[in-house]
Amino acid sequence: MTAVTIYDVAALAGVSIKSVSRVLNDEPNVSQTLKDKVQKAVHQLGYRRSLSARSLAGASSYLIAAFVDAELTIEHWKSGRGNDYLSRLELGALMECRRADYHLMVELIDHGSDTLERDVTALLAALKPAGVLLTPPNSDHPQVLAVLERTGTPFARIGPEATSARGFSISMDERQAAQEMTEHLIGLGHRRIGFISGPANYSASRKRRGGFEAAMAAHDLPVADELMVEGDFTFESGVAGGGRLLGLDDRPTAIFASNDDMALGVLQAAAALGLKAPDDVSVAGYDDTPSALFSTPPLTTVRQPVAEMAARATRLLIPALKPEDASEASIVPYELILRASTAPLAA
Amino acid sequence: MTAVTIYDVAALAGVSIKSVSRVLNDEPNVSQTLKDKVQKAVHQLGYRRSLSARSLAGASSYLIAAFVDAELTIEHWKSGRGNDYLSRLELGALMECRRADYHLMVELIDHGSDTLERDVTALLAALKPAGVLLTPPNSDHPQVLAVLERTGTPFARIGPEATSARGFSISMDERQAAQEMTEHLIGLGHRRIGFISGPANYSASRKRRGGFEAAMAAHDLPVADELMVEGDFTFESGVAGGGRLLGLDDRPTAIFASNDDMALGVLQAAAALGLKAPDDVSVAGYDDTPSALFSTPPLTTVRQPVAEMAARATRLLIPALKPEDASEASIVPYELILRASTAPLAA
DNA sequence: CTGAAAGCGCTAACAT
DNA sequence: ATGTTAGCGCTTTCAG
Repeated sequence: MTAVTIYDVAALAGVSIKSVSRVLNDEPNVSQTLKDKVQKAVHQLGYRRSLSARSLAGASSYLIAAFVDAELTIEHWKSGRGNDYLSRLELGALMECRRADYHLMVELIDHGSDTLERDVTALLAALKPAGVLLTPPNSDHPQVLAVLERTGTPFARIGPEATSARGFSISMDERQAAQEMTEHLIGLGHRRIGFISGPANYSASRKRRGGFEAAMAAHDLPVADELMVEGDFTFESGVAGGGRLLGLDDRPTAIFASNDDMALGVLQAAAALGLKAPDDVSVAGYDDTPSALFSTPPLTTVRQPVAEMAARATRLLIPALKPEDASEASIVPYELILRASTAPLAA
Repeated sequence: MTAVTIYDVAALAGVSIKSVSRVLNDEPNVSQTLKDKVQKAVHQLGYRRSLSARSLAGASSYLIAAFVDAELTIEHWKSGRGNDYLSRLELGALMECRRADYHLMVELIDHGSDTLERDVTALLAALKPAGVLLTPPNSDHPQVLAVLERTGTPFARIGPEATSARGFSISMDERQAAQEMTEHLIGLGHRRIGFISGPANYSASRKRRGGFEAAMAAHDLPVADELMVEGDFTFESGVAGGGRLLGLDDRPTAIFASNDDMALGVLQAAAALGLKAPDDVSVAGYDDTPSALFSTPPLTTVRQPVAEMAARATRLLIPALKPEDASEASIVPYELILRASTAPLAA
């Protein structure tokens, strides 16, 4: 089966290939008659332009490349688990690519490479993507950003630390979400609230912690040192941190963990100590991972609209989808998901 | 920044472009001197071949397309959750593509389309992928398979219902895994075991159920009708099914659910009835989703090596990676993951 | 408004 | 063992 080309369409329609190209690209100055003839032929032949020919000849490659961290990916691969964040991100990107007849390519970026700049440059040369979707931690990688800027490749950064660099940035207000979650806990009557932060070198950790402290301060609630513990975003660190907080003589009546995996760990630590959530301790997380829905009790958490962020980023990268009022940096709304792990303070 | 082409490399090395091409493609009859000169120039320029030019001129596109079900994807997108299965699958494919300098493209296939055959044909015409990775339920879609065969596109089916069609098939022995899990339960002393199956129209459901029944029969254990309930793979159906089984006058001492989400539901149903797992009832699942690790108690389950299956499939599709002994159908080993939700029958 | 010709950066036949 | 010459299927000039 030899593929149908633009020549076949032109021949069937009885016009030149340029005319076919014009119709296909919605170029101006095309008569309705021509349009009809061409469209009929295209339909009849089931013709579709070749991606590679289009990319080679034209300016755009109709390709969106998602840059994903190789190290993280390999870690997931080894653990035999998927990456929920990435998966959601991809769904969002995919939905938009489809609308505009673009294609999504996933590329692993190895930050450990000592030839990173060259690697990325070469990759861009090989792919010539119409746009690049940067996922954390690529969103903040100076060398990757530098190459992107140097080559003039449009890019969108998902959840970047800061929105200083060029390119688009799409993020949510991490700090405010944490603050709001803390307010929720305070609103339930909790005064003594424990906080488990993520590793300090993650910007998200710092932002979430800042939100917690701001809310406590706003209500004149002291934050004792013993109530602040640092985890590393893993379930195990949540178990450890939760155990420590709940082992306190004057234990907190609520614990806010900086992500769901740790909150789930807190839940387990509580169970191990014979404490019931939310009766004995309210527990809140952050991320809304699938597991948060299935824990006992289901976890109150913050939902980060990853798919929506990716969709928006993709729209910004595809000229045909780009909104008129496209601004460099956009903040998408998050959502507090209140489930059974948090409850009013027992009298 | 204008991209560096094969001409630049040839000029710098003082050879013809064909020689550069030869070296790059590892073609025979190339002197070491030439090789060195070219490689030096390539390195110096940071040259990388253009994907589109290569695809257009050559036979292969160096592209692996993963066909993903659009409907399922949209469902996930709406629910705001990722797809663990797909995510793991992608990781595996990505790791192999990277080794061979291939690229992974993700394509949504809309089974609902009444022009499905044309859509797929056109997509293949546009992409000319070197190989297609079929994920369930695409793995068994007759029309998709037909187009693939008609166009002569190499393809690999992940977890297909049957391995009759052409192309490669990579799967695990669902039936045997279920049988083995049942044996595990029986080995723990359980005799009265409840089973929650998936929807009958899924081949995996039937296979898992078959394995359960085989194990019970092998041990001369009767399977009462009241102990078999049908779910639909959702958490809610697990809650319902678990509630029904545990509400029985003579309730089972163990329950085997056909997937983790349902097993998690059983866990919740048990908790709601004041029953503790595994003391009062052992619970086993299937899939090893991330949530299985975080439930209380952590879930005993079957791990399906999705990433490994995808990696193998990808290797079969990439000539340079294809093993000598490549057989049409391969079965990858699964693993029983024994965690705290199953325990010996209390005396 | 439409068409002819010239590439895009490669690989594939053919030389030599 | 190396070089020359055509295309691959499109988009872009540039003409008419």
